[in-house]
Parts: sequence; structure tokens; C-alpha cells
Amino acid sequence: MTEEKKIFRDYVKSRGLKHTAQRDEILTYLLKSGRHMSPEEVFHTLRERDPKLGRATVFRTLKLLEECRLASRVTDANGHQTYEGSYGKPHHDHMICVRCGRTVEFSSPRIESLQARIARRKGFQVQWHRHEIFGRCSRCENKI
Amino acid sequence: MTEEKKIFRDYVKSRGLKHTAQRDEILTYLLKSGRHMSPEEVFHTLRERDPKLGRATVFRTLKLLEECRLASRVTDANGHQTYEGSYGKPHHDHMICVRCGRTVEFSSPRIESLQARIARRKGFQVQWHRHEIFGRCSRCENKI
DNA sequence: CTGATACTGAGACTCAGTATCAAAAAGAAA
DNA sequence: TTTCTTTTTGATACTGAGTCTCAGTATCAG
Repeated sequence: MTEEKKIFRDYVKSRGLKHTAQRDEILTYLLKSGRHMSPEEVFHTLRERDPKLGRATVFRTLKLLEECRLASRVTDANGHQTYEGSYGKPHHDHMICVRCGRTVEFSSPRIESLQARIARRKGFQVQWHRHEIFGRCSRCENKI
Repeated sequence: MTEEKKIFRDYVKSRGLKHTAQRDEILTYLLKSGRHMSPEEVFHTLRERDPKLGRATVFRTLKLLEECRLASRVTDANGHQTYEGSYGKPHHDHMICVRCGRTVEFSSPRIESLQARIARRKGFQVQWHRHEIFGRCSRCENKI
């Protein structure tokens, strides 16, 4: 059993929740894919294997995975929410290509610390942030 | 006639579009309010004066105002889109209180330039970005 | 004034996400 | 393994933001 799965089981147990086959499937699929995925995409793919899987379960589970920090939520170029497996990954933000949708991760301790300083100055307690840069990736630079 | 209205008329004309009473009302209202407003809020308020105003017109017009840089779009704490009049305002980002919804503007040339450098390094052509910090504002710091 | 064209509003539609609730599954304890 | 409580599930209906369509209407250049 992977590290992530153990964390998930522990989290679930510690909160008095229950471990289920559906939750396990969703976690497994998200981890395996290694990409950003929309709830809808997860739903449709897993539904092919298990035609009884419900939409709501997927949404609920992804939210749960976000809560226990195994997944993180990212807004894509069209304003929709997607999730990515985030265990062991340090915090990072995204550049999103408006043409092909490809995302490139970036992180900048210097931006983070400037951000923290600005917030402090305005009396703001930071809980989380979202820093998304939209534009064209190198591959799409000169295309229509 | 305000500067903004002139810009709007010119933009509309230059694109071969037409100036209408509805568009004017929506622009006027957005400018007067000076706040971030959801399309729905604009719609309901203006609808009271003009019961024939259509939802779609509001959405279309706000998008048009965004195109000609008279308004800018900001995601609120619940992930919904809002607009604010942005003419003459330099670019800025937002800190959003997750308790009361209040937004505080900030701008940091240093963050902007770090961002530009990172993008350049990854071969990314920046078109726009969104940097939103969520947390608690000073007034809500100690509340439930 | 007139005609070409853009715009409008009504309403149907889409799509992401949520609420509800009865039936099913989990898992602790016996 | 059986029982019992609690959580979870999936079907379904719903919500709310935003889009599409289209017939009728307004704008404005000539």
C-alpha cells in the first residue's frame, strides 16, 4: 500500500469516517494519472468500470482528498476546478496555456515572502492563495 | 460625459458595434458603485428600473466592458465572477476575506517582475494573471 | 428616411456542483 | 458471525451561473 493510501486511511479513521471502495478507486486514479483532472473527467472514466458510481461521490471524495492535503484544487483556463495529487509535492502555482490548456508549475519563495509581507502590512491573515498566470506556452507561441 | 463613457463609445464605434441605452446604464451603474459586483447583482438592481432588461444583456455587456478594459473581472471568495470599474486604475490584485467577503487591493511591482522573469524562463508569453490571497481581514481576525 | 446590421429580451438550455433521502456498506463490539 | 449504529452511496431533483437562439427592435451611416 502506498504512503498516500495509508495517510488517507488514517485520516478517514481519525475523523470517524469510513473507508470505502469508491474512495479508494478515486484516490488511486488521481494518483496514477499524475495530471490535473476535472471531477467530471474522473467521474466519466471510473464510471466505465463501475457503472453504478455516482457523480456526487466523486465530488465529495475529491473534496475530502483536498481536506487531508492529498489533492489540491486548481482553476483551469476556463475557470473550472480541477484536482491534482499533491502528496509530497511542495506548494506551487501554475502557468496555464490559453491555447492548449497545458499547465506549467512554478514556485517562487521570493514571491511567497513578498506576498506574506504585503498581507501582514494590511492586517491580513493568509489562509491560502492562488496565483495563476495565463498566456501561451512555448509550443503554442506562434500558432493561430 | 465622463472619460469612461467616451472611451466606451469610441470602442463600440471602432468595432462596428452599436451604442445602446442598456449598455450605457450598465456602465454607469458599475462606475457609480465603485465596488465589485456580480452580474446577478447588476441585473437585479437595474431590472427594478427597467423591468424589460434581460439577463443575457448584462452578461454580454460586462464582457464587452472587460474587453475594452473599462472593467475587470475578479473571482470572489466563493469562486464566482465579479466585475469592477477599472478605468485609470493601475493593475492590482486582491486579498479576499473568507469570512466577510471584503476585498483589499494590493499591487507589487516586485512580484510582477519576478513573475515576468519566471514566465520568460519557461518560454511562456504572459497574457494576464490572477493572484488572489484568501484569509481573514483585520476586522474578522478573532471572530468565529 | 431607409436599409443593413447589430442588439435586445424571453426563454430554453447547458453544465458544474449541491441537497435529499432511502437503501447499502462499514466496522466496532459482542 | 451476527448485530447494531453510523456513515456512505447513488438516484434524482434541484440550483445558479452563464450561454444560445431567434424573432422583433433599435441604431446609425448614407
